[in-house]
Amino acid sequence: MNLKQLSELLGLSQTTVSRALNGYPEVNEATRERVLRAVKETGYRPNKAAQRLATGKAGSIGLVMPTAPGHQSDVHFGEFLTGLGEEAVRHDFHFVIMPADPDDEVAALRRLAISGNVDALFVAYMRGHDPRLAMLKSLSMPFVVHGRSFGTEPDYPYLDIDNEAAFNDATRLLLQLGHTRFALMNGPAHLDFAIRRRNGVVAALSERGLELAEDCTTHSVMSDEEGLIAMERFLQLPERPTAILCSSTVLALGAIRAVNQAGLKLGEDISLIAHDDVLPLLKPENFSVPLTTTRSSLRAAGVRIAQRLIGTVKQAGPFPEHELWKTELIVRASTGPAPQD
Amino acid sequence: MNLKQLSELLGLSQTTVSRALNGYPEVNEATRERVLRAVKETGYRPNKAAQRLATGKAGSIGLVMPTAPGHQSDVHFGEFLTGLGEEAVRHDFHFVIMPADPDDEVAALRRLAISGNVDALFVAYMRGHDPRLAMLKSLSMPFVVHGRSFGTEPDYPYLDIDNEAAFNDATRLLLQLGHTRFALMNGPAHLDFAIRRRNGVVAALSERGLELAEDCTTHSVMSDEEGLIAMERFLQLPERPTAILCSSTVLALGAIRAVNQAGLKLGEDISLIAHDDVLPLLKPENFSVPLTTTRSSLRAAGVRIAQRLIGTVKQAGPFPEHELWKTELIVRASTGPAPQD
DNA sequence: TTGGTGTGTCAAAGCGCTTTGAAATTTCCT
DNA sequence: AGGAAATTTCAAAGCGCTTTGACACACCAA
Repeated sequence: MNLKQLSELLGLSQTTVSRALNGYPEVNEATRERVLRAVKETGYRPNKAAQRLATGKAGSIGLVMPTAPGHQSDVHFGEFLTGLGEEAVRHDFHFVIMPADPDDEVAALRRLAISGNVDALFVAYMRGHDPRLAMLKSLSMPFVVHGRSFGTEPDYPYLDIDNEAAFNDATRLLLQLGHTRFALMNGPAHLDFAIRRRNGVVAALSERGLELAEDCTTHSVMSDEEGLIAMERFLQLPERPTAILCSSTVLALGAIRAVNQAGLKLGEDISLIAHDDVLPLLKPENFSVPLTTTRSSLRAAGVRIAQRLIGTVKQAGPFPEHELWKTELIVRASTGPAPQD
Repeated sequence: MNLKQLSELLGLSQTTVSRALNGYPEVNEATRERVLRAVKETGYRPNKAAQRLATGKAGSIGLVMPTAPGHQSDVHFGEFLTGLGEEAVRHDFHFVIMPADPDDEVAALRRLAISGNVDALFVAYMRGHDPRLAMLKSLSMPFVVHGRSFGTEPDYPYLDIDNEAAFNDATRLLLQLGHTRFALMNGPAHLDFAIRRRNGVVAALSERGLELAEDCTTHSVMSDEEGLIAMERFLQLPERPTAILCSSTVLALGAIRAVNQAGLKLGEDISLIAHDDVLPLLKPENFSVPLTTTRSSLRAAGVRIAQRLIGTVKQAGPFPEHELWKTELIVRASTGPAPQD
């Protein structure tokens, strides 16, 4: 069933039917009713491709999903997507997801944008000096970035959490508890959040004249295996750290396994603070020793970004260009006073 | 940059340029080269919406993502999507994801199909007597179902794992170990896999004249919280079960927490077998007591379904209509002989 | 009666692509 | 050299929708 058939069925022109459907004022209420009834009966739905071609809009948000044969699926991605979806469903928006090799992201994003089947773009996994920004700005298509790009002028719309403050606060807490030997288990070194979190830690430490040692910093994919490996390395250090900052509860999962295997007690021998994205599967309060965390819901960020994206497409703005969310520091049992040795 | 502009630039007609691009034989090699070079220089990309309108195809797979404000994100969904993506990226296919309230899935699927921006559909979270099947069959659009629909004639293309055999085997193993009091921690009762798994357990038990008690069966969303609650209930039973079958490692996560909190030993006081979808975050071998599991990779299923879907769209078939994968039963430390009491 | 003002409806153009059927050009054979 | 066959290119139609500009028609004031 297409517009032409529907209009013939009704004995009206395509124009009138289209206007009736799209809520234009210049159509008789009785006619509109009649059209709407026919739509319900026939189950007619406008062809989105045609609609898009005609209007340039079709109610869709585009995003790139990093993927590759060896590439591990990322719970953070799914959680964020759920947030986007929660908002999108309210506006009858859908997503166009372009899977792409992580090394090919800028090209993939470009293809997605000029493919002409999205109205707006969402971009994540930001890097320092991210090359996608220049491309995005040249595109004249609305976009919102999750995160920021360290080293780039922040003249683009973003939503980010205050990573630096989060890890600064966490470090301060551990300092107050008397810790002096710190380690940071971070995400991939080129990612923006990793850079900022590290800076937060370093700044807090340097206030007390302390430094973050090279061998007390790891950068890796955020999987539990990597957490385990990193922690095992820390524990073998001659002066082993007593305070661990951890960029994700996923890493913490592995890290804690290592702590247990070494026969150490979390919250006593080792204090640990992890960043909590509020993943349903990894509730910090459900760890055998509940985790002290910096918290910010990834899903909530997804909802908000969808709001801004959809709002911009629908011209329902204005929206703030920049949002920087504070994280909460929630103290549980994984942190305690520095052990006396 | 569009076709018209590009062809003017080259001094060729749109037809010739289009043919050159799409690999038609009736265009001079030299001309093709020239076109290709111009494409590279200008960065021209055909507008997908127009392409779809003209051809009816645009290289996309549609799927519905269940979502709602309270609805918990599902790691299984993300893992499967990763599999789909891994294959899709090889063929330059993308996804159109329509978020929808779980109660609205059939309507959402229908909208997605007739919206005219997907070439094929993927359907999951199958239920017994699933109402989507009739609709899909009436649609004349390729689709593949992940799972099956209990109680419906299997005259639709699917890929499924042999849930019944998996749980039958698992139950048999526990029977051999001398267990007589069984419990099943299952997924939502209306879902196909839950029905079949239950059947597998019941069949194995009845061979020994045993029954699966009503109060030893739970159906719930597969979250760790629900696992915890279910296990706590089991443990309070007057004749508490010693053998637990568990539909997911996610449920097992909570279940084991309950076992620990009760001061019981997994693999001694309680034996547990879980189904393992090979989620990167929940490796059975990384549990404090490594888990005996029935295993089948969700991601691999995603890859395979994407192959079939894309292959069908590209007419690169034929593909088997039905695939039923066997699961592996992998024995680790969470199962042991029934305790003598 | 004439002219102006809304209303409600329509035919036709256009979005950017593919594809059909025909025309122009080259190549091959006798 | 001359005509048939093969090769290369083209103009135009069509995919399903929105939107522009025009056209009837009724209504009221002058």
